[in-house]
Order: sequence, then C-alpha cells, then structure tokens
Amino acid sequence: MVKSEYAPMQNFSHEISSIQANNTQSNGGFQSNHNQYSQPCQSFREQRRLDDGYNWRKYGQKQVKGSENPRSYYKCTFPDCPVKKKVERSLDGQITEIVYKGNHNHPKPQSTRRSSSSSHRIQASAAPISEIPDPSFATRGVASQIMESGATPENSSISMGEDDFEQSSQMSRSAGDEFDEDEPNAKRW
DNA sequence: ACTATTTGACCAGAA
DNA sequence: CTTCTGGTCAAATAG
Repeated sequence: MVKSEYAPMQNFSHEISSIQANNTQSNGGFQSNHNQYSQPCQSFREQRRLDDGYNWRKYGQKQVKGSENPRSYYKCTFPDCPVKKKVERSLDGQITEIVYKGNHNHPKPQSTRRSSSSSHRIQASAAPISEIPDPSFATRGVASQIMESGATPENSSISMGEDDFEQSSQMSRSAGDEFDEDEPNAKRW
C-alpha cells in the first residue's frame, strides 16, 4: 500500500559497469579482478569517489521525485559516528550530488597511506584546494531548488582535533583523470 | 559465523 | 486530516 512509486520503468538496459578505466595513480596492490557480478564492489575508481577516507555502510537507497537518481544513504561504520552521507548518482555512475551530514569524531581507518604527518599524499598535482565539504552547510550545493534553510541542525562542533593534520581530503578531481562534469551543475566546493 | 550490501516496508516531517 | 516524499530500519542475500 505504501509502495506506489518506485520507477515504473527501470532501465536496466545496460548495467553500470565497464566504467573502470584503470588506476592512474600508483595505487599498486589493489587489483583483484573479482568481477563476478556487477553489483558488489564495482570499480575501485567508484569506490574511491565515495571513499573520502572513512568507511561507509550503505543503509538505504531511495530516489527522489524529480530525478531518477538513486540516492544512496551511507553511514559511518564507527560505533559512535553520527556522520551520514547521501550520495546521489546518475544513471551513468556519475555522482550528481554528495551530501555529508555530521562530523566525524574518530581517527581515520585508512592508514595505508599518509602515515601520521608527512607522507605527501599522492602526486596529484593540482594545489590542495580545500575542497572539504562543509557538513554544516551540506544542504547547499545543488539543493538550491530544494528546501534549504539549514536542514542540518547538527552542530555538535565536536572538536575532532586529532589527526586532522592534513585532513584536507585529497580527491583532487582535476588531474584530468575524470570524465564527470558535463551537466549545468557548476557547483563549486 | 560475520560483515557488508540489498531491497522493501515503515515512519516522520512537510505541504 | 490526508497525501507525499525523504529518510531510516530491518530482514534477506551475498561474499
């Protein structure tokens, strides 16, 4: 009864795969070709996009009314991290919008790279533009047409001062290693 | 056996 | 008060 929506016509013509181009970076090590199905763990590239340094557990997926973009809901895997992440992807696999909610209050699990201090991140040229997604105003961005006015009352302002030495997320989209950006979405962070 | 992911159903806030 | 949409939980499935 409550289920009346849900895309009547699911275009499953082509799945979301084959997007994997190749690791431009020298990641080395992560290349297990376990591509059995096309659902779990797609390419690392995608995961990379979602992985901003923390682990997320998907706890739901819904789609908004305006677009058919499946919105995935992720939550930090930490036992006390009220951080949630909303990721809206396009049918092409391109992230249309990413909304961070809350603030982390725990160290980053990712220790394979960047060992406390120094360890220059990748050689991703491009200046370290602080593209840090302000969670406080996560409602902004593409939500211009949607209701805004502070939808994130969460301002715990938990001093996460811990290992934020260079917490500036890397993810430098530049480096010409992406295809994204072709929509009128000239949002800038 | 556990964890992560998936999918549907349910709930809550807004209109 | 009813309807709608977004958001979250929970059971099932997959690895």
